[in-house]
Amino acid sequence: MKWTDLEDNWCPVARTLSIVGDRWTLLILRDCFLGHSRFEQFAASTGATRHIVSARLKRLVETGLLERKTYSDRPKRYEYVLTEKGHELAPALMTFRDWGKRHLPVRRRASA
Amino acid sequence: MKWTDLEDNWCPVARTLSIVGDRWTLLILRDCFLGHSRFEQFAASTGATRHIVSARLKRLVETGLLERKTYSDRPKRYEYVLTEKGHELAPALMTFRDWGKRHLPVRRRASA
DNA sequence: CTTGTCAGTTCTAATTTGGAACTTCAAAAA
DNA sequence: TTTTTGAAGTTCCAAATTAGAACTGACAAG
Repeated sequence: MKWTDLEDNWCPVARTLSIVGDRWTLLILRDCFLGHSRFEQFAASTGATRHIVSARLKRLVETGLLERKTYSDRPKRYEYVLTEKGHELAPALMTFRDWGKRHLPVRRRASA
Repeated sequence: MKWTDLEDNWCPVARTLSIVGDRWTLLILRDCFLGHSRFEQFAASTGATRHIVSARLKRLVETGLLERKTYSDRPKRYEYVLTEKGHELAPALMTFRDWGKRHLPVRRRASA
């Protein structure tokens, strides 16, 4: 079965994951919660390629988790901000944050 | 940047996602929370190919979210059960469940 | 008129995913 | 005894996605 078929799944978890359950999407949402809102920020902060950032933002806007707003008319510039719907995923991100802190401590390289 | 490089990221959310943030992994964990524990169940229930199920279970065991237990010696058969560590992700799945119920209602085909 | 910024798009190569067939071990059925 | 069935994978190939870099378009600044 294809991943995209999950959007019609009987299970609400599956349907949610059909939007946010692929690589990079939740990381971009994390950026939004950190206050980032611009294309270049997402690309730099997450490490995803511009190609991916572009595709993910498009989908997040289509599905109503983000809103694309013009913040400059000349030249045309856009920013992406969380909608209420997107905001409601915050508890999941917090769970991941706490879990990561507890179970995946950073191990730094053996350099000074 | 490659997805797998996230495991060393400064951000705990990113580190967590480096384990559970790819396609199918969270869906397999959902199955575990539903009480499923066997390879065939995961494949049938999630819709992921056996190939994927195999790879995901391997990683979830390596990272300590699941434990692989023998439930039959002849023939050799295994089952996968959540560890305490894996169990601690439950709140995230519940957020996804509630969010999906609220924002992604099932639309059924126009048949009777 | 050259350089720089931002928000993308485009291109190619490498990696992952989707789908189906095949393997192994052993119990159960014929 | 031979054949079928069930469970847990593995293997193979084609299709789709991702990684990385270069390129575009609209302007602003120097």
